[in-house]
Amino acid sequence: MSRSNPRVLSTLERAGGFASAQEVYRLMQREGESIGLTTVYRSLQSLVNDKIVDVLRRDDGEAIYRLCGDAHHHHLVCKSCGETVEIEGGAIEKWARVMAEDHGFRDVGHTAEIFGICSKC
Amino acid sequence: MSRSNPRVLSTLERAGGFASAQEVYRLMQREGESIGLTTVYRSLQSLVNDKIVDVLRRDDGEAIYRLCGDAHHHHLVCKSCGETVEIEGGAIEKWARVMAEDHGFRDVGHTAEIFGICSKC
DNA sequence: ATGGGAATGAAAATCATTTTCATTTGTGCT
DNA sequence: AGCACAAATGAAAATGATTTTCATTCCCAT
Repeated sequence: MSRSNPRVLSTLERAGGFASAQEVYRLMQREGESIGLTTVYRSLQSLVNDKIVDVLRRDDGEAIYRLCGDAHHHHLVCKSCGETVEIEGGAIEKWARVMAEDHGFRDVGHTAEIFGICSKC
Repeated sequence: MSRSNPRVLSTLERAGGFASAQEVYRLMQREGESIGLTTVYRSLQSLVNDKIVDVLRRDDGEAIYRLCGDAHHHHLVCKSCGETVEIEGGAIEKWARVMAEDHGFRDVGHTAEIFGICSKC
């Protein structure tokens, strides 16, 4: 396993905490940093594992990485411009817990995303 | 532009209204239908344009197509043995709708999965 | 039959992502 | 310093979904 290259995280921050691997790579190139695409991918993956960044999908399927606050939350994503709103998921937490209990599942986690078209698009 | 090949829609229906292009293709092959992958992609795209099917993304980025208006359900998946239970998501539907409204989003869809360890594992 | 536009699909192109593997770098140890 | 060994790096190849190209086939109205 590899640890994350700190320059990748710093670049992602500078990008507004929201960018694809390719974009982070291009950004670093433009800034004269010497780094390989492979390392960018590996670093982002390791940041995801460490739950320091979150990964979502653009409409075209490209993965986008974004810095993530610590609290567990969900996303409301615009399919057209990618704007993302972090939202409270109290209802979901409960739903997941109840459903899991009903079926005898334990150690339960969940994912939930809402997507649509935002008012600006 | 091309119109959708009706066999593609019919196969998507038979697949439970939820499958990737590759899966639809493989399914049709297995059933002895003579069709090209290209046509499957084109047909699905045209069904999306006509708003007859919806497109989402799997975690791995693969596009999955599902019939619109299909009473959709969610999954409770065992992380260990893979057993999957289809569950009702009434609470989620409402949550998604309300959250989207609150933020001025329209044309809203959502994904939600619960995962844990089932009683047998 | 015939001409033209739509539909089809095989093969090639594209593009993000992953894997392979040889090389470099870093670290601890003597 | 010198050495050994693990981790990190990145170029290039592999993978896999999706799109594009383009030649062929189909269909339908004249």
